[in-house]
Amino acid sequence: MRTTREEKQKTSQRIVEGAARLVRERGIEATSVADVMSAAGLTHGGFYRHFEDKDALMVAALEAAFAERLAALDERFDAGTPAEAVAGYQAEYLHDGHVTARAIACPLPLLGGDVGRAGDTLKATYGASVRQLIDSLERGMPGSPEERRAQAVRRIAMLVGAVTLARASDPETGRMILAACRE
Amino acid sequence: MRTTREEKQKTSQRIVEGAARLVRERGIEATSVADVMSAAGLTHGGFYRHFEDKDALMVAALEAAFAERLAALDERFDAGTPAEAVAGYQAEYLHDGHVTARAIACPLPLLGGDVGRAGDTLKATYGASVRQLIDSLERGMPGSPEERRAQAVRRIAMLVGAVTLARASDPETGRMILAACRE
DNA sequence: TGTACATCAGTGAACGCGCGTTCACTGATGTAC
DNA sequence: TGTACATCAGTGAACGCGCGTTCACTGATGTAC
Repeated sequence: MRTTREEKQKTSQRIVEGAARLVRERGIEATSVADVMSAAGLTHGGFYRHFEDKDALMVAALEAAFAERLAALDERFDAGTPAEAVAGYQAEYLHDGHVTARAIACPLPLLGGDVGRAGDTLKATYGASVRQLIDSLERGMPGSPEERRAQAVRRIAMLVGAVTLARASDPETGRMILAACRE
Repeated sequence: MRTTREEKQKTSQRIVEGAARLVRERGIEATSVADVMSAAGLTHGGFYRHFEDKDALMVAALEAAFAERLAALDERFDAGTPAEAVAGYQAEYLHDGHVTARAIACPLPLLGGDVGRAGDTLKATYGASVRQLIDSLERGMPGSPEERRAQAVRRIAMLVGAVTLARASDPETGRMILAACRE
């Protein structure tokens, strides 16, 4: 039953990608190792040939989910002016599609609460993701260099807060929140 | 072992108050009925004399946690000008003490993710809380009536986002986020 | 007001279930010669 | 290049555990007369 090194690596990738989707849909606690493995077409026993424990998988899943999002933002920066990139990112972020499609949405609002209660490793990964997003977004903010950084942080905070509130509210309240934050 | 109607009501209150603390510290899934009952000095079996199920308790706990916070905000409005009330609320919200003391902190960032994955009843309760907070805060915002409402929503979104991000990040990143949002 | 009975708050054992993790096993891959 | 052996990816049963919920039971409270 042993497989190639190459195949093993692909399997690891499949596990992480499935976990990155499932954890965004269900949260950390409700994402079981067995479900992740079965999403990758495997049985649960083999999990520990790929990861030390569930926590290590969650770190990899958060990194993968965030990398996806950051790549999409980088494409916006390549395609237009920095200001356009930020405006487009914000519009998509506050759009109903992003709020609804949790499996492929930004992990910051989806997992913020969960990671806040988790261990230092996961928090370090989350914090590093936030810093990367700040570094990207500040390129498209107006003002002096120091102002831009603080403005990027406040912008991200508003986006994350708006989506968090909209998802946790009844649909009508949710739509009202998103509309108000679109300006 | 039957107790007075009056005592039963006090017991219910004690259960809800304990649940309101525990759920903010641990999240919905990690808050067990047995732990809540034992925090109230009871055993788990009696829980169903007070609540239909765990979900009903969570609704009551979210309402209680939010009522606490709204009462504190109302006191600020009674004590000074509306603008001062909002400024004081925001300063306390972004202060390290509020970020750390989860058991008595604002439930919106703490439970946003959890409620986003929960049922309609819990979402309706959460949405009603958000609307109450908007109604309170907009009294202290500048600008025309319509502008004030949208501004209150954006302000709340930024506060909730900032605290969510700060809690889920490593301490250094967390402090940086809070500092940037304090302006 | 007193009495007899019904109600029910609270207890603690028990239920079925899903969880993370471990383990003996398999057979194909990797490696040493 | 070919062969013999070691490694290990993946399987599926099993582990101990905690979960939400149910239930028979208790004895004090509530109620009907």
